[in-house]
Amino acid sequence: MREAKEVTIYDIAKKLNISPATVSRGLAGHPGISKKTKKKIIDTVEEMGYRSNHFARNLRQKQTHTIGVMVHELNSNFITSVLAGIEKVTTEAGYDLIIAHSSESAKKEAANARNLFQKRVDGLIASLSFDTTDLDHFQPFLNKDVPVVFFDRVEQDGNRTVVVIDNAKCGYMATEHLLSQECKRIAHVTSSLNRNVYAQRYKGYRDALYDKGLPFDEKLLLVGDLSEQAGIDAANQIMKMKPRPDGIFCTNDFVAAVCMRTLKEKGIRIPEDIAVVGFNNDAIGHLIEPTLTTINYPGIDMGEIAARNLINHLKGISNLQQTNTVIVRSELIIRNSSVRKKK
Amino acid sequence: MREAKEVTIYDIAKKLNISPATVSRGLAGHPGISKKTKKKIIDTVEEMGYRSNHFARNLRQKQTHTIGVMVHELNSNFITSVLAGIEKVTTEAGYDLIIAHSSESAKKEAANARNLFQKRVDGLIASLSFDTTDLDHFQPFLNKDVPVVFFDRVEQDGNRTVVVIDNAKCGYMATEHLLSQECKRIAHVTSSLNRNVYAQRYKGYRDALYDKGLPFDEKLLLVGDLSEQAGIDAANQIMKMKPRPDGIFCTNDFVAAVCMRTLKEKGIRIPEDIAVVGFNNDAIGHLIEPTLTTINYPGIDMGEIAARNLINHLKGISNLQQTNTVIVRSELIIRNSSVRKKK
DNA sequence: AAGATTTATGTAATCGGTTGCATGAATTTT
DNA sequence: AAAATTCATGCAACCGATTACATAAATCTT
Repeated sequence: MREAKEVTIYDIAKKLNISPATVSRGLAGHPGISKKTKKKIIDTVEEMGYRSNHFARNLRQKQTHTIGVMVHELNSNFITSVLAGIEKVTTEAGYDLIIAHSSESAKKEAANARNLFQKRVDGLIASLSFDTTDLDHFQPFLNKDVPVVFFDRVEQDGNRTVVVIDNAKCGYMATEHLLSQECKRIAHVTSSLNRNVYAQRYKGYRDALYDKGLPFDEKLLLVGDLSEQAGIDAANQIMKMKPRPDGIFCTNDFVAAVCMRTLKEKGIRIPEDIAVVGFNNDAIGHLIEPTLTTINYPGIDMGEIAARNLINHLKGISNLQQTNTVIVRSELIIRNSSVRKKK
Repeated sequence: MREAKEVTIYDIAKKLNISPATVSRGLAGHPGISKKTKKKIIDTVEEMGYRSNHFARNLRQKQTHTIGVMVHELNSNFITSVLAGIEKVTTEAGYDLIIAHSSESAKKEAANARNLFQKRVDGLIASLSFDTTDLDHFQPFLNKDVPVVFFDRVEQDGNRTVVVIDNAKCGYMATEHLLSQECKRIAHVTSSLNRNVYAQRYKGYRDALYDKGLPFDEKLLLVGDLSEQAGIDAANQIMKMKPRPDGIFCTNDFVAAVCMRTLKEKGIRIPEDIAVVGFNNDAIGHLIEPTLTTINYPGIDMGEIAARNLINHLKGISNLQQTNTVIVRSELIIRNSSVRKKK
């Protein structure tokens, strides 16, 4: 058993006294190979424990049947849902996946891009890392006509295929909800406004304020990275503000949780003193106290849609040039961290 | 730019009027290629935008320079730390990674194994899924002498290379700590005792009880999967017990958090009425209230060690047959969910 | 300076499938 | 029954890098 030489189609061919070409065709389900021969081939393949050599195949066909996925992190509910969605669609279509994560570093993201390019993935699905500013590292793919679909964190220059939620609307909904709970001064804890998702949510926040006739106060905008420290810092800043805010719209559940914990330590009651809304609907949201109002981000759907678009393009069914932007539905989930009005 | 034909070493060779063999050697840093030629080659490679073809290389060399990683899930702190550790070591050594996750399903795990086998990874690092009972799907790797290192969830039949923590000791520490906080009836919320990690922790729990002269009560052992529902069920069962337990040792932070939330909803005070210890040191542990005492599981170290062992074996520096079991240090982190005695 | 050794490079086979073209046999058409 | 068509399979080139072996040039030895 051990140390066995690899079985090739030549071995199969020799055993059956037919040509390797026939074996190859038989295995590929080529029409015009007789049923009898086909059966003999398959039986012998089974018997000899043959496994096809991807490299020979890819070398000849110049296709890898592999799709690359680039994400910023793996440890959120949202991302793993997206991956599940992508996986479902690609597996059905007979494609393999290579998943690369950048740990939120633009440098690592560029390295991953080089690597996947080197591996010659047939297509790419990507969400940008936190500090990615330019998209140069995707240029090689475009130069070689390798299709790329972006999701979630994208660069919305209108020239690429992207799958997103309506972040502005979500920001609006979150803010509007806080306003409906009689919040008058709503802090916005978010991340770099260079990143589309945060810029859009911010826009929604401002629009909601505007529509209610409330002024926007720049001091209420707290920008940080998405670390635990960022949440603590935000809470400390909020404590120092006079008058103190009575609502927080935070664009990340984890940071919202850290923020809430820190505020509670300082004696703030949530939602009575400050109402809080997060974003993403991560598992953490209903384990903390009070449970966190948040925006549900349909990861599975986004993954499925991104993957389906890519694969349809690869199979020539549709063309990515035409479908520029897909917007996936999302919704506000109201829990205890924000409800101050009794019915 | 676009539609450009792929550049090969033949193109480079033609341009420089040398042979493809020289180009190949120059690129591989072969000694005995003059510095001048080497420089010319590298310059031309740069200029023409050559990228090497992995498939041709792998086909010829019968090596993929790729390591497969199989994990049960991606969404825990622990697993992402392990991945980070593996990544660090393998990248340094010039190996690529393919990460496959089984979503805790033995069936998917077997499919992943087939896939990675098909892809001919040079080595494998794996943690078993929840309901994996036999290791048949790893047999093909062993038959072909592809080295496999298991970590965390393993089958400890003494015949494989495994990287683990001392789960029994951790279970002992956790239980002992609860006992030191004057707990008299400690429930043990865990998962299938067929899985080594849970079996060992259970053993530690029982040993600690025994050493303190306390009886073991079978009714206090609550086995479930690791879902949210399992946590709720466990809490409900604990509420029904008479006399009610005054301590819980839960082998998973997430389930511990769910349990705590459910108990609190029913008016139980933690740690006064019931003290709780979790396992893993996930981020959630210091966001919930009270913060969770837990066992720190050094993911990065485990990943690094597993990867280093595998790579040393691949490079012929060491032999996996010899290093059977590596035990990584771990420790108890005491937070508020378990501290009842004031100093 | 002739022979021995080292250095730098070339030649050609090889890895294992895939596929355009060719061919002979079987079947259908007229 | 001869001609036309279809069917099943074979031949051989090809994908692009690697490498054992060969060879020519340069350097060293005595």
